[in-house]
Amino acid sequence: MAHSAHRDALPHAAPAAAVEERAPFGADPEKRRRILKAAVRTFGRRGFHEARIAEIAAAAKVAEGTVYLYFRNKEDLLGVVFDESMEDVLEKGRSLARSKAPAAEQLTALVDLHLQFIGSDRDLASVFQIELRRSARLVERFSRSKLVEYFRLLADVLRAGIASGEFRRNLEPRLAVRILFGAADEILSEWLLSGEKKPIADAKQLVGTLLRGFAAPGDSLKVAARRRRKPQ
Amino acid sequence: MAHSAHRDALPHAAPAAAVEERAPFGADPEKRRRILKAAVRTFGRRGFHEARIAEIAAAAKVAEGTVYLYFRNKEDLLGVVFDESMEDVLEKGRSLARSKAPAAEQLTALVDLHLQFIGSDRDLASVFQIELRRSARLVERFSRSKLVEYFRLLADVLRAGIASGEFRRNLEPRLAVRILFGAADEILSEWLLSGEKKPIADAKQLVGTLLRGFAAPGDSLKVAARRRRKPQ
Amino acid sequence: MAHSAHRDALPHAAPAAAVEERAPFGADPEKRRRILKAAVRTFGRRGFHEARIAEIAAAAKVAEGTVYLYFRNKEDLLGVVFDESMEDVLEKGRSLARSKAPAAEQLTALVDLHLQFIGSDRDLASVFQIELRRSARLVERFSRSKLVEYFRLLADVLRAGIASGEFRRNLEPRLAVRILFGAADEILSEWLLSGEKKPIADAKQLVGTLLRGFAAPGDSLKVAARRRRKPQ
Amino acid sequence: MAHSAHRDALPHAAPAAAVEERAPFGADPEKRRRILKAAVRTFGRRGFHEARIAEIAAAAKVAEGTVYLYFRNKEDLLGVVFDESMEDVLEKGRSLARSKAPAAEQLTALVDLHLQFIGSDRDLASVFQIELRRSARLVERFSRSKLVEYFRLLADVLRAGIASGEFRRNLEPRLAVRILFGAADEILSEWLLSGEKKPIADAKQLVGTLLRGFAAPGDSLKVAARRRRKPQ
DNA sequence: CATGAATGAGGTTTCATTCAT
DNA sequence: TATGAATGAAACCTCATTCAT
Repeated sequence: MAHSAHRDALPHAAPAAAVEERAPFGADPEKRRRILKAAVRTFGRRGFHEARIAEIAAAAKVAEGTVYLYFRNKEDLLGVVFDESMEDVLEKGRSLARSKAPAAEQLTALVDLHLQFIGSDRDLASVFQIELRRSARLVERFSRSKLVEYFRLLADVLRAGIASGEFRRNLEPRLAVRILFGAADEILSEWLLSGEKKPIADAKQLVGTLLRGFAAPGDSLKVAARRRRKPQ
Repeated sequence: MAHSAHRDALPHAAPAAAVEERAPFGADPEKRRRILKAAVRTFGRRGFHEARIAEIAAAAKVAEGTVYLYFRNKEDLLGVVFDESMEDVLEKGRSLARSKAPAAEQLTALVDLHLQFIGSDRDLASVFQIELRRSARLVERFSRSKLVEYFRLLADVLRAGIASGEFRRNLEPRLAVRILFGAADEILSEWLLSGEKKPIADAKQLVGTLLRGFAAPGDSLKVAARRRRKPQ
Repeated sequence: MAHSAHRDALPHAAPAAAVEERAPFGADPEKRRRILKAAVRTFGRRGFHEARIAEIAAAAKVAEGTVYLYFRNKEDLLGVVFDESMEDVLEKGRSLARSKAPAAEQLTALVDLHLQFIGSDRDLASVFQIELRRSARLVERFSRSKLVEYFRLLADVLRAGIASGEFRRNLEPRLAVRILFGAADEILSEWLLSGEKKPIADAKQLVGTLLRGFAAPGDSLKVAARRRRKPQ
Repeated sequence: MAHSAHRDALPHAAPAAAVEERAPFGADPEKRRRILKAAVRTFGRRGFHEARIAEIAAAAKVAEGTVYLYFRNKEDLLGVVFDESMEDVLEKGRSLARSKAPAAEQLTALVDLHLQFIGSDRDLASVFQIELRRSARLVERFSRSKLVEYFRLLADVLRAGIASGEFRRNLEPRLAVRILFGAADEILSEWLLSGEKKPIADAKQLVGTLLRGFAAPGDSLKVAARRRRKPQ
């Protein structure tokens, strides 16, 4: 999951439509899928810039021109990969967030979703962790709403947990969202780049650590509090 | 601080040598600085791919060819920006880590260094948070060792904190490092892309939250622990 | 009427056959007409190169493939526009030339035909005055014979006028044909490109001026004649 | 000489500057000339659309990129050919028009300039008679002012001739200009496309015919006049 | 050391045309 | 006969890099 996607005041025409690929009437959905799959593979392995449309087309066993029947251009292809993947993830995320489970469990489930989604496919991971961060314009156009919705899911769970007394009263949900996302994102990047078989931690470990905190019980916070009063 | 973009099996030349710019004997260090500064500005505003060597040269008031007297190529220029910035940061980081202050304070200081460094210059932030994540080869060659050292600084502080009883015995330092770095990184990305004046949290807030944890005192962990035993 | 664009030694297939569109037996003549009309409109407004077959097909309310049932290719479509328009014009021109009217009147009528034909429709004018001059191969194949016949009509009238004593004995018919055609053509181009409502002269004015000549009675010719004897 | 170039209300930014090629400081004028010459040759023989920049570059013995150092793009290259050729012609035309010779002689000299200029080089002729008429935009940008000035030279001579009594009082100069230009233009097109060695007429013959008129002395005008009164 | 003119590789995208239905 | 999805060829131009001065 790309994290970028902010930049408040860029005008964008038809947000949804702009994202939509150019699908000919009666389009062959199987062909479309083949192209998307080939794109993930190729973008993931070669990187967006090094990926050649000719290569994607060949991998999808279609002519080069056919790619442009289904997608506006190369960037659009990347955008659609993001968009549809995110939609799948969000679909699952929404239903997880609808469950009545304790907040901690919901958080774990959402983070697990994140880690599983990216962590299950190195090519896709490469697209999400590397390629998608390249282009502000791209991110602007494609990832805004989907990612924001994912953040909102996390924030809602956090707020519910605070309200139910499961989480600290003075926990700042927006900051906590960034911590959760940033930590998971970093774990995935590390996994991707290290070449290890599995990420350094799973959702339970990560969320567990975040809930419990780093400090030894009854200790660090007081120290920190004490120090804070002293001038630098 | 960018970290990403290693691809599994990219061959990379002699890391140290590759990092070294082509500095003619007696090169004008002032000119070199001007070029680097122009590069940060240009990469930051235009992005690496859109940045033109001609533009950087013009901004630095040197001829295009001169850039190549000081730097191997465009990618090298980006790499040197990273490398020298990181070296500055590491220098400070090392001295912070040498202090005898409590671990929590050291952590806060290191995170503060991270946030201040990136958060003080949008152009530089853009280079670190966006441009540097683009090129597998680049990061492979340039960022590995410096970034690893930064991670080691964090890890050392964490281990010291665990040893001193300041942090939980069962805290996993490698995971904690990723959490710290990932959260700070995400906060910076959010700040960069949102266009807000300041990041949503400073080092104290971030580290405070991480040390204390999300869960309400005496609550969530038990809940989480209990649930964990039940099959899904 | 376009005339140009022959290149010296272009091989050209069977001129007649090449001109013939691929008309399937029982083809719908109404559909054919719609396509031709759409072609004039589109070629005229967009230019040949910018005109898209898809656009012409859409304007004619047929499928793209259907265009190729009636016409060999895009160039053929342009050629047929020329050819059939010229045939209409020639039909009228032949009957004008068969009349027993004085040569001056016949000339005027023919020039009027030229000006009215092109001057009545800016799209058609654009095709004839601009687009048709573009393609050597095209004009080579399509326009030669029709245009030559038009020139012959003019030449016949001129010769008849000379024979009848209406025109100067030493008038060179071939030159006069080119003058008549070139002047009318230029007037039409000027009209087309100027955006004016009407051409700067009608057939009567043009032919009148050409018949009468520029020189003041009894003057310039002597001057010109005198000068001519001197060596350069 | 292209005849088109009208269209009143198209906005164009810096008319002169837009025409100007991109000349690097210290540009090699010899190289520039070689490229222009190669362009005339290639455009003339292949046509603008079929001409490949690679071909022009090879003919000029420069790298492809070098073409773009001297000229903005392919169209600009064509425009500069027109512009500089016209400037040469205009230079001569202006001095011819400054002479105190009789109007008929001046006209002949100007038409001769036109015929000699285009008629001396089939490649150049092809560019002027065919390629330059293709693109309204091109003509719009490049030929407007130069061609208009040429027309003005002709018009000035005509007006002077009328004033001096050399030409008919009621001669319409604007129409006469178009006749002169159109006739010469047509003669050149015919020559170009026919493959004949020389144009069908030289300036003296053409201007002589136009001054004297087609009609037999004392005849045709009366006839025409008489007929004109009768209803069609 | 510095210059900047010259080089030339490289790839997306369009769109005329085809052909299976 | 009609369709329109699929094809795939084709070339301009940019710009990082070099090298003669």
